[in-house]
Amino acid sequence: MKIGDDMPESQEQFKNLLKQNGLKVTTQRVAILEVLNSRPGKHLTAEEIYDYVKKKYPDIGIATVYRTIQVLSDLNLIDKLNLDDGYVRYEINKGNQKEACHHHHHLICLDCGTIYAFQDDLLETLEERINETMGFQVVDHEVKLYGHCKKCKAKKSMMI
Amino acid sequence: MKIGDDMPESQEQFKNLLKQNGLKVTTQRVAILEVLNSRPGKHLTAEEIYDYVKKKYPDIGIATVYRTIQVLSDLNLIDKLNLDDGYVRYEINKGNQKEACHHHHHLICLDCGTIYAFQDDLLETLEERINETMGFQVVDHEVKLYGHCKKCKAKKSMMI
DNA sequence: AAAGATATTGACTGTATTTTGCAATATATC
DNA sequence: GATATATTGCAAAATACAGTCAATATCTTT
Repeated sequence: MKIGDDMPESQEQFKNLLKQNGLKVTTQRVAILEVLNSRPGKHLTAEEIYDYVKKKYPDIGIATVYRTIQVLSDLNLIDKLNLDDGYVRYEINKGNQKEACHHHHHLICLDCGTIYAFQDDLLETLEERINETMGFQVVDHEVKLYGHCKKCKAKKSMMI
Repeated sequence: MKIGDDMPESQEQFKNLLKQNGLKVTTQRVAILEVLNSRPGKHLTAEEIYDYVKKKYPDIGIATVYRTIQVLSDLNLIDKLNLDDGYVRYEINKGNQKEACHHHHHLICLDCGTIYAFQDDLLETLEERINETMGFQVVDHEVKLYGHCKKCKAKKSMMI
């Protein structure tokens, strides 16, 4: 077992989570979670997940992938990201928080398409302010910032 | 002409904008922009825009609506909003800014579905910080905050 | 460990939004 | 007003995703 490999314990947690919710532990569900879990920070489409899982379980159907994504999303194990490219993307939610503390902050480079994640507490300040001024209680958010990343800016300046 | 009715001049601007980009001024395009322009803050789906325009121009096709939306979006006259409810929504971009100052901030009530818009300069602070720490230059953003609005919170407390 | 109850799967079909090909038509230019 | 070209409207296709249902795998109970 490699050092830092937290799969077995998180897999156990996953199995328990399924059972606690009256859901069955199937090889397909475990396989799909593994695909997502082994690619933290990656934003996979249903089709991409399907392709990866197929390598191990060629008989799996795409419908199962969609259904499992729904299950994983309901259990808050994965986060949804919509980049408006016609695909909904998913990534593992390592935090495994219950509620009120999701952090999907994404920097999307308009030049190379790279997606950077970032953490920030400024949003919390903003959310508090919204609660105070408008009486709106924020429980989740999706923040997408579009722009030009460091690398692409460097490339551009070299081209001049 | 009603006071405060800025349609004629913005319509002229629109026509010029089309011409400047080698596009033709058609009744359909003007009609679709009018629908969006007369409903600021509303988040209309393509189907809804289609229905409104149809009242004046019953012969218009849905394909034209989709194509015009694309044109208007390219010209930065309208903003896209995806609420993950299966529809992509559009609203007029009154600012008509060139770049680097779009403001799509939306509060989405998970209970009643109402969408509230808000303006905030805290995002700008955040964006500056991102630029300084990560070298990522933000030029646009989409911020969606999900939660419970004042009205729905009041209703809930009454039900207890 | 075997059997029964039930959730889940996979193939297929269905749904709904959005896109595209093309002939007809409207717009801008001379 | 005639010509060139962009645009429209219709129909059909493409696409992501959801629903149906018999077959199958999983969990529980003996």
